[in-house]
Amino acid sequence: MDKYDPAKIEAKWQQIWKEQDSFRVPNPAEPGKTDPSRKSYVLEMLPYPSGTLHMGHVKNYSMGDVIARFRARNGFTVFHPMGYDAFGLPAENAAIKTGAHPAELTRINTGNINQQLHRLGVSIDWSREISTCDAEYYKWTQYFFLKFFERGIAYRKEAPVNWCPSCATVLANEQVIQGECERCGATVEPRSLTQWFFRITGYAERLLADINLLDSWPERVITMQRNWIGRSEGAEVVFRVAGLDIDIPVFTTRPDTLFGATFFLLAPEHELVETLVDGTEYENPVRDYVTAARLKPAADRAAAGRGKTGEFTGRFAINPVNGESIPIYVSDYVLMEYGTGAIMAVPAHDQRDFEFARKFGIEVRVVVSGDGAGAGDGPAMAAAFTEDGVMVNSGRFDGMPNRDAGRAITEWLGVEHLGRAAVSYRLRDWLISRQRYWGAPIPVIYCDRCGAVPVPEADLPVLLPEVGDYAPKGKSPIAANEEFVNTTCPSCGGPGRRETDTMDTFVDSSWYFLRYTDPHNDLAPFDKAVAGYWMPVDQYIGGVEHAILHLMYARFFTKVLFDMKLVNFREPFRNLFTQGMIYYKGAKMSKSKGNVVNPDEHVERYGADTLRLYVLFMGPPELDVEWQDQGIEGAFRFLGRVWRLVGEIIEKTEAGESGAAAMAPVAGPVVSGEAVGLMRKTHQTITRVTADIGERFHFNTAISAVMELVNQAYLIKDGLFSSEDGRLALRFTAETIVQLLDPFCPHISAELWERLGHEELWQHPWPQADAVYLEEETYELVVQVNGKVRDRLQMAAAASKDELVAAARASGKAGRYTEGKQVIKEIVVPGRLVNIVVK
RNA sequence: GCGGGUGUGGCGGAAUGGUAGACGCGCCAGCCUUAGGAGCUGGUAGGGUUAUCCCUGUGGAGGUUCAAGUCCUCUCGCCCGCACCA
Repeated sequence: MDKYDPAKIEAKWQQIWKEQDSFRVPNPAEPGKTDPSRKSYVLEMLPYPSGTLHMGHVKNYSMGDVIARFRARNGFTVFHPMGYDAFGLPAENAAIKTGAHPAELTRINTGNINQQLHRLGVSIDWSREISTCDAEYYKWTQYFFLKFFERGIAYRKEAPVNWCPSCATVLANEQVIQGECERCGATVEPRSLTQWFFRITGYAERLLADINLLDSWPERVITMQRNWIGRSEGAEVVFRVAGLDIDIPVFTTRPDTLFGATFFLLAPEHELVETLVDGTEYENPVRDYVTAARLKPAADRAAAGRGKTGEFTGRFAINPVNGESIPIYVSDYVLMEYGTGAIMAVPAHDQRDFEFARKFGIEVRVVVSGDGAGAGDGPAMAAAFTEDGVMVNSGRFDGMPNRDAGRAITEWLGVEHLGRAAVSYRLRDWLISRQRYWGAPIPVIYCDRCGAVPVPEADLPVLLPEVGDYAPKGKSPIAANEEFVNTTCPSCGGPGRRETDTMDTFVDSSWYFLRYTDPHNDLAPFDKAVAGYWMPVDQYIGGVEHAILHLMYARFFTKVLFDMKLVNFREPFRNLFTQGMIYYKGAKMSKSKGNVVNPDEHVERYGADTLRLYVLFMGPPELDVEWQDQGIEGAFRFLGRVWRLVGEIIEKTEAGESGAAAMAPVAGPVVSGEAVGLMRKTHQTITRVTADIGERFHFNTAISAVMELVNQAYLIKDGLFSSEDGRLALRFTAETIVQLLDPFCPHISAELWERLGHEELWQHPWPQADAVYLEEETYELVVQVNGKVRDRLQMAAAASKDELVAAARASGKAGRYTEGKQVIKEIVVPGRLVNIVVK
C-alpha cells in the first residue's frame, strides 16, 4: 500500500464532509411532538476570535468531537454547533493600533478560525454558525436587555465601581481578580459612576439551590460558584443613633454576640457618614479619612494584615439589646457593598474588630466563654475567641449554648421590631456597561423629560455606528458620533440622547447556545419549541477559567428566560466537563513568555489526526498536562503503524472475510488458537474503549487500549495469514481498530474504512462486543501467602473454589512459604487469586 | 486563614480494596538496510543475586483488612479558587 500521507487524505475527507454536509442536523418539523430522548446536544465553549486557535482550543474541540462522533455512532441525533464570541476588546485594541475596522479584523480572524476548525475535521453543523457581533445576533441581545429592563432586572444606579485604567472601562466584580483586571492585569481603581446593572442578586438563592438540578458538574466548579455567591445566614439588627432620629441597620452572622458589641462602624462610602459629622468638630478629619479611603485601590484596601485604621465620628449608637451607647467610627475595613455597609463590632469574638479595639483602646467584652467560666478576661486576651461556647455577660441569655442564644436573640429582636433573621450574599449585581466601542449598544435613550427610555422593540437593532477614532477617552468612542447620539425620545418625541455605552461581551455569550437551535429566526431570538427540543445542553465542555464568569451569567440568563416563559428549563448545561490546561516548558502557554506551541505547524507536519490523538493521549482530560515535543512523534508513529497493519491485512485478505462474518462466533476447526485469542482481545478492546469514551471520558486509556490491540495484532499476524480463521480474525480486528479510532482520528479512519470496502463510517453503528469472545477459557490465578504473591497458575475459567485452593496448596513455589506453618485460613477470589494465611 | 484538587519509574501517565508501573516518550540491545532521525523485535522502578530467586517500593507517620496506591486518622509539599464578606 501507499505511504501514510495525512495531508492528502485529510483534505480528501474534509472536502467530502463539506460537499455532503455530513454533520448537518435539521430541526424537527414538530419539535413539541418529536421525541427528544435520542438527541444529544454536545457543545464546546465558543472561541473568542482574537487571532488563531491555540492548543487549548484544539484540546477542547477534539474532546467535543470525540463525544459528538461517538454519540452519533451510538444512535443519537447529535447537535454540534459552533460560533464566535466576536465582540470584545482585543479586536478593538488591534483596531486602535492598526487603524483597521474592528469588524474587518474580526472577519479575518473568524475566517482563520473557521478554516482551522475545518482542518481539524471537527464534525460541526456549519449551517448554524453564528457570530455575536452580527446585527442579526446582537439585535436579540438588545431585545433581552429591553425585556430585562421591563422586568426591573436591568437597572441603572450610581455606585462605587471598578475602573480599569488600561482598558479604559468599568468591570464587573467577576472580572476583577485580586484587585486586578481579569483581562490585562492592570490595578483597578475605585470610581463612583452611574452604570447599568443586571440584578443577578435577585437570583442568588436559585443559582445556589438549582445546583442540585445539575447532573454532573466538576466539584470544584460547584464549590467556586457556591463561594462566589457566598450565602451567609444571620440577622439584621437596627441600631439608633443617640440624639438623632436615625436608624442604621447592620447585618451580622453572630447575633449571639450582640451583648459584646462595644463599638459601631460605618463604611467610608456609607451615605450617613456626612449626616453624622456635618457641622461638628469631627467633620474635617472624618471627611479627610473618607476621601483617602475612596482613592485607595481596592487591592491595597483589602490587603490582609494591614493595620486597622478609622476615625471617630463623635456620635454614638444605641445597642438595642441592652441600651448601651457605643461609639461610631468610620473604617475602611467595612465594605459598602456587603451587608448594609455598617457593622456592630464585637472585638472579643471577631479578630478584625479585636485589632481595631486594641488600636483604639476600646473595651473587649467576652460574651461567649470557651470553658463556661472565664468571663471578664477581655483585657488579657491575645486574640478574639471565635469558637462556640456558653453565653456570659448577656443578661437572661447567660448560660445558654451560644448557637441557641443566637436563635433566641434573633427571635426576641423580631418580637421587639428591632431586627429579624436575614440572609446576606457576597454576590453583587452584574455591571454590564462598558465604555468601549466593540460591543452591542445598550438600547436606551435619555430624555430630559422622561428619563431613561428603552428603545422600542420595533426599532431594534440599534446598530453600532461608525466612528473616526476607537481610542477610549473615559467614555465610549461612540459618544463622538453626534448623528448617532442625537435622536428623539420614543416616549414624548422631544430631543433625546442615546446611551453610548456598550454591553459586556459576557452578555452576548450568556444565550448563544439558545440561538444555535434556531439561528436564522428573524422574528424572535429562537422558537421556544425548537429550543426546548434541543436544550438543555447534554454535554458542555470548556476551560475552568469560566467556572464563575460565563457559567454563572449563562445560568442566570436561563433563569430569567424561564421566568419570562421563553424556555421551559431552569439550567442550560446538564453536564459540564472542564478540561485541564496544556503547559509548555513548565508554564501556561503565552505569547509574552514565548512558549507557545502552534497547532497549525503540527497539523502541517503530522496531520490533524495525529494532533487530535496526541492532545487526548497526553493525560486525563481534566488535568493540566505538559506538552512534550517528542510525544506527538509517538502519536504519529502509532498512526503509521495502524496504516501499515491495516494495509497489509487489506492486501492479504479478501473483503468477503470481513466484519459481518466475524460477528458470528468462530466456527469450525480453529487452525490456530491465536485466531481465537485475537478475536477475544479485539472484543475486549471494544468493551474498554466504549466504556472509556462513553462513561468516563478517559480518552487517554481508550487510546492505549487500541494501541495494545494493534501491538497484539502485529505480534501474531504473520502466523494467521495462512489460515482461513486467522484471516477472518485479522480482517475483523482491522475493521474494529479503524472503527474505534474514528472518534479520535476521523480522517485516517474514514480512508481505511473505505479501503476495507465500506462506506460512510461516521454513520456506521458503533461496534458491539460479543460476550462469546469475552469469556476466557483459562486465566492466571495468583497464589498469595500472607498477602504476598508467590506463584501464578494457569487455571480453567470454570474451576471451582475447592479446585483453586487445591491447586494453590499444590504449588511448589507457594509451598516453600507454607511449609511447617499452620494454615489459618484461605481467601478465595475466583477469577483472581487465592491467599493462604499462615502462622 | 477558609474551600477544592493533587502527590506513583528519567518523563506523561495506568490500576471495580485483589499480580503496582498498562500505554506512550526517552534510553539500551538485536534484526533489517548501501544508509537511516525509517521499520520490526526484545529489555528498561530501586537494591541484592543472576539457571533463578529474594528484599524494598505509590510524599511522610499511624490505623482498618486475609489483602491498601485505593478506605480511615494525623501530617508535609505543590496547584487552583475565595479572602478585612461582618
